[in-house]
Amino acid sequence: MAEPRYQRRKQDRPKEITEAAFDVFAEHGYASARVEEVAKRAGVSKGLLYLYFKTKEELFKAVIRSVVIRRLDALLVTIETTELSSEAFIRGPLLEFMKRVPGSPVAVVIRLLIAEGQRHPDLVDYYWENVVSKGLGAIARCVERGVERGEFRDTAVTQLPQLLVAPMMVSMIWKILFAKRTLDTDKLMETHIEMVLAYIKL
Amino acid sequence: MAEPRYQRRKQDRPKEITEAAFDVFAEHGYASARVEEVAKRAGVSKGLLYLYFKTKEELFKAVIRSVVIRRLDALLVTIETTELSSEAFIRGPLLEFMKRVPGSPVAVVIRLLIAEGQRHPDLVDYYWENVVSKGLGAIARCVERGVERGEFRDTAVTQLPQLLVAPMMVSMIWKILFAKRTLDTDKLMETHIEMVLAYIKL
DNA sequence: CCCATTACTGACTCACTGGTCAGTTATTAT
DNA sequence: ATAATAACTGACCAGTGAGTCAGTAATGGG
Repeated sequence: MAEPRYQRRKQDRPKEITEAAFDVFAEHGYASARVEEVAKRAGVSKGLLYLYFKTKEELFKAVIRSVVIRRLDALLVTIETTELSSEAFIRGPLLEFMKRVPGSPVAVVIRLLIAEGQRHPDLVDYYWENVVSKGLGAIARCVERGVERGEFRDTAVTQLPQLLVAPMMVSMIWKILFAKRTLDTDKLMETHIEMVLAYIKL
Repeated sequence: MAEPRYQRRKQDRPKEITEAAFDVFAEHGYASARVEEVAKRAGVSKGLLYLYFKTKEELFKAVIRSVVIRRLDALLVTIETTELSSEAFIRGPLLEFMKRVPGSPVAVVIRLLIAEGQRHPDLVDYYWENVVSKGLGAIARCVERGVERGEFRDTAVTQLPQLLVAPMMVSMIWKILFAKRTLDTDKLMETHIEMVLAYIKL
């Protein structure tokens, strides 16, 4: 009785393939990633992969989307439903969230987008609508609420979300490029938030 | 009298080739860039290109180096020799410099490094030593001088350089990815510097 | 048990590109 | 002028990898 050469597992394949693809793209970038290697790591033949994804590019897009999906949601919900003051929220959940990003799959996605974005505009649009715009919007609302409640000065600038997020971006890039040079990225973000709050508090 | 098919211009070739290569790498990234196209844009045959650069990778490194070389120097000299107070220096020349970066070739280089850095560690080291380390060091010295002179609090954090530079990084990435969504990057940096100064001034 | 269905395989094709090299032409020295 | 030199060309090669497809085998229904 020989073992069956394979099992048919239509339901699981897409996820298995995109997960393998994520690793391969993360290691090699888009252009240098080999579809054959993705197939191998997913434990699947190249032919089958092409049954689920029409082209390499479509696979790439699926990978990006799969990482993005619902990763922000927890934070967004918390922002909308929290009982905390805006200051406490920024100091607490928001800071915690930002600390986690540079070491998460999101960092890989952002790296891939920076590298390949120009040739995949629809992917950038997708990322914009589902991550950047939502995220910045939520932070903006949090700040506005702070102004309404009299926590913050109403001069609080419109670009505050981008400002708040800036050291997170630096931390991400630092980790990607200069992993071997130490930098206390958590402290960086803490200090920065301290500064911003001092600046906008009444 | 036919025109000569070509001129021998040994002196100029490397520069012509690296400039063409910069454009091509900027458009396509490393892996998707075609050496043939670089040659064509430089007005040169592929064979000649390979006389000046042994491999595509060496060409890439030459491009990165050619952009980096001496681009910081003007700023560094100014930092060391300026008569300005630290605050005035940060508000003036440093801010001006940072405003220019996101639209300059340096932004392209950083994009390429983020994309390809992992596979070219020596290039990252080179960039670290010649740009990042020097730049952050100079800013650090400027801040220290401010502390010595009694302009700034001496709690002025060690990560201040990275903090100062953060909105410049955000502006860069924004321009690369979201060119069509407007963002007043100059204002972003101005506000940020305002905040930082308010935080560290005595 | 047998047949229909379809998930799955992997050998193959073909376009493409990094890199080479034999030969050509501009330039310089004599 | 002529020969020697070296800058330069472009056709070519060999390796590679995206995408295909004819065939195989697992599964499920009758």
